[in-house]
Amino acid sequence: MFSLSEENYLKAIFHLERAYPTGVSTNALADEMSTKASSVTDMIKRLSEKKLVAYKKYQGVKLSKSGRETAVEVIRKHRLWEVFLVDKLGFAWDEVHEVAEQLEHIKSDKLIKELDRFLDFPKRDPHGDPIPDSEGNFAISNKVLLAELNKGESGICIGVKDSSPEFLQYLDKNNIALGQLIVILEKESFDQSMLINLNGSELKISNVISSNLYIKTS
Amino acid sequence: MFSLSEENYLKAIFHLERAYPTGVSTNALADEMSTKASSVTDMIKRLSEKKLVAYKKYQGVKLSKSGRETAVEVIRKHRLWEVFLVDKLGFAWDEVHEVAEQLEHIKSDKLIKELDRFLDFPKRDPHGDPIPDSEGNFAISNKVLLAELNKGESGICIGVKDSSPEFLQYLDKNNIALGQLIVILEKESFDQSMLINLNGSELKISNVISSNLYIKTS
DNA sequence: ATTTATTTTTAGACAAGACTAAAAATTTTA
DNA sequence: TAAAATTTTTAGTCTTGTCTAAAAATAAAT
Repeated sequence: MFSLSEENYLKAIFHLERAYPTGVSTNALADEMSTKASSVTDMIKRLSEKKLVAYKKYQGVKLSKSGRETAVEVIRKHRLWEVFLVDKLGFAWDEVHEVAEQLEHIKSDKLIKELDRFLDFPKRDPHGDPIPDSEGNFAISNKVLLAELNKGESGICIGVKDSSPEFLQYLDKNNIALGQLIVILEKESFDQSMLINLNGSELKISNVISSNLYIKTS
Repeated sequence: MFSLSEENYLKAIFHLERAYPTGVSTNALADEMSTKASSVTDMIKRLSEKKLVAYKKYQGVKLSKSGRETAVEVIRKHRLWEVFLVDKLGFAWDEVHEVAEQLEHIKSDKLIKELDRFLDFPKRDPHGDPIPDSEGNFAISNKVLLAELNKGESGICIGVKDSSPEFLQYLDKNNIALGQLIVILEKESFDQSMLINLNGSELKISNVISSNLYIKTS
């Protein structure tokens, strides 16, 4: 059984490994955890002694098999709780993160098994991120950023890159929701802004927006 | 906002105040918290500095107004989560305590407000204990121990004093459940054992059992 | 290939919360 | 009421997780 801090570090390393496949740097981790590099070094040493990460001085850190399993389990719990908060308790999708950050550390195999069943084995959380199953397998999908598509292409909105309340509220205001079909009507080559079709209505969006929306192309 | 340890101490003091109305002793608290008297003294000093308890050396400890409010809020959360686990996730009433001990420390006003609504504002937890409302008011009831009743008297089972899995499983095995009418057919003056009527069937129970069952007399 | 800048680690300190051992206060017993 | 037993507090230490300041290693720049 691991501490709350250990679990949070493992989760952060997991998320950063995509951007740093050769090893997550101390500073990147300090930044992600909003702490100091020296604190990170301390914690990495502890995680390394527990065989949760592979660590060589000045070389960054990588998750071990058991470290990755633990991280994925925490992410599974986080996303299941987010579904609970939105589907059952009526939270908006920009209100769930902080609470799920706490709930993800509750320890009970039965709890998470029964919660999963109660929610009818959801595959994605309210932001469109895939929920690992009890074996730790992620649903993979050919998702791309909306910004990578061109005029005439289309796809289903399946997630957000930035999940800040500000961005999520912008999406709500403009009726952009998960599951929605987006068709690119125009793409301005100068600033990459787009004119898109959403359920019949048209919307002009900047590159900042399209760079934070994940799309599943058919 | 208080730490997990602080909340647990406040809760323990609250529960012990009924048995020690003049002040909860350091040893009683150490026993309840499964810790050492010296650790209790340390913590009491911290709680006292934060004005959560009134404390005089060698005189035991009492909750202040804000300390009692915090304790009641934690108890409210604990009992609401127990209802959730039993009613929504299918836990048995002897499986909920450990998980609720963790869930009771999640901090989110909206969460507990929406959970309460989702559960349809329950008044009692699965063990029959009253759930404080959002103002901290307990439903009071004229509950007595079954052992205090005599031949011919009757009442509704509304709670247990001992909530160990062993006792709860004994009750399940003998079909004694919350809400059930219990009529005392015989009471043996020698050992206080009883013959009771439960929904038509008769059952012989010892004083150990009757001393751990709460009854609401009409 | 040195100097400069950046990143990372070490060293030492701190707070929370717990522990052991011993001292002080209180209560009980004779 | 003095001795014995119990309860409670103090003193000092430990672990976890954090910090600052300084040293060491690596990377970048002249």
